[in-house]
Amino acid sequence: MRTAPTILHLDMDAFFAAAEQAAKPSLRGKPVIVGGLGPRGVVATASYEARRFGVHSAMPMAQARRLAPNAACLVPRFSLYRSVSEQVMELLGRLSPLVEPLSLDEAFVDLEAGGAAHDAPSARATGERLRADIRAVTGLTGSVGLAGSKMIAKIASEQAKPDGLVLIDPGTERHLLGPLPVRTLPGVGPATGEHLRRAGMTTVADLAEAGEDELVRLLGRAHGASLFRMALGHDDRPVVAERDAKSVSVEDTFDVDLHDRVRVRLEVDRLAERCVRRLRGSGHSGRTIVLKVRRYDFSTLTRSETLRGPTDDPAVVREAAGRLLESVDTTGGVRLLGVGVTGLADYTQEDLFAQAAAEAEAEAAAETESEEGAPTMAEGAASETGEPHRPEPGRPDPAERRWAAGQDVRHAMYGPGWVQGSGVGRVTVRFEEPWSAPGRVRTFRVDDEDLEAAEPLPLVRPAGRTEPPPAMGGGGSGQMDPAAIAETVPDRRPG
DNA sequence: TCTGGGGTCCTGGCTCTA
DNA sequence: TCTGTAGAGCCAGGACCC
Repeated sequence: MRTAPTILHLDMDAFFAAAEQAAKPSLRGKPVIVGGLGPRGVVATASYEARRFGVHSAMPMAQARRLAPNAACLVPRFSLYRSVSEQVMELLGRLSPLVEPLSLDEAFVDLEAGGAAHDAPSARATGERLRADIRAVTGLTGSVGLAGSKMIAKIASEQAKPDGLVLIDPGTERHLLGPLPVRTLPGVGPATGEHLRRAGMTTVADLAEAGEDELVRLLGRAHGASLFRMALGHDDRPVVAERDAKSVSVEDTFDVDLHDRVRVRLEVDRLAERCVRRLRGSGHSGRTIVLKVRRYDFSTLTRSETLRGPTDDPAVVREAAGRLLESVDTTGGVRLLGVGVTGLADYTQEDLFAQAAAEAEAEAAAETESEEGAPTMAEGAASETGEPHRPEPGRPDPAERRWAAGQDVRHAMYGPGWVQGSGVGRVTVRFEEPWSAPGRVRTFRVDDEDLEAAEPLPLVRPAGRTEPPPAMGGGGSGQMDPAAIAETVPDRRPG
């Protein structure tokens, strides 16, 4: 606990949705929802305009569409978010060597360690300068919380949202926390919140009053004791710059439940290979293989097997996952499958010949599968037809070209744009750039040879371009071109 | 049309070993 | 050799976070 508010928490405002609005001038000021568009998709982020309709993260996409029928629903573009995140983290790195990223859009910074602040006024000045720099470099807004501990800094940034800065003076924590709901504290989710409510505790002050023994009795030793300390405003957790990964996993939810045991086994093989590719990408091997199965009724099972030594051999992981699958009853249907590896090490005990063979195999498979995190076009097709469809490794996908809403494209004649919607053999594209005025929409055949998938454009105009600067920021302050509105083609989905 | 994906941490039961 | 015990490791599940 510090005597000066030199722990900074940065939280980008509605990050994915704000990035989409910055990239797509026609969406500024309009409700935007980013998430899975398939029948079982959920909302990753909603713009503040969409939140006014009651849409929020983790809500089923179908429900979000009902609440905000006019919202633009887009697939996530992680490559764009990652590049913006790198710009933001680079700005944070200039403030201190101690930067702890929590996700693409959130991080703690120890300002004292970097000499960027030593008291409240200098911390506030640093926070405001950071917010201005983020806006200048990325065109997006972030909210900053400043306090003497991580927990309070995070609560402060939440209070600062959107586009603000809140500083909590050390010594005032208990006064601030007392009336807040127990759910404010980190580690209190729906289950613990309900547990505490049944015991008559709804505010942080109630927890402090109950005492440590009572919380330990209710929640167990580790959780109860740490919650009691937090309720008193005590949080000594340091900002940690480097954290070692403890596990690597991949999982897939299927648009329709899988019943065919052979198909289930094939999917497990596929996931095992993807998992190993990730594992190797992170420079690790692992000793414990974990299989995750979510059944038709949403009940979730995990089975694990620990090997004699760490491996990064896809065949070994595939076989272990297959063995684990044998012990699971999948009659009734499988909704989700996952394969993970824990007990990570940075070496392997496999022999070199097996490794070389596995590498060749992994490379061949990699050529047939798109970048992880970004849905493939085939997956886009799956989500629109309701039928799961994934190309098998080593075989080209015979399906016709399909386009996902929000995807970047380039047309030979009209230049860069993004997919506004597709269906019945047509794709509607809006041609605009982050620094242009809202653009026009045009409709093409899905197999138009002049249309191709493209990389995301940067959100801020690269140096050297002569067009006027973009109107960005604040979660979308750009003006909509009336002509563009008139030409907007609604998101067409087959049905 | 309910409920994603990738993680971390904790707890409790079980087994093995010293 | 038998018994009790403590600790470590494994395993499964739950809760939480972004």
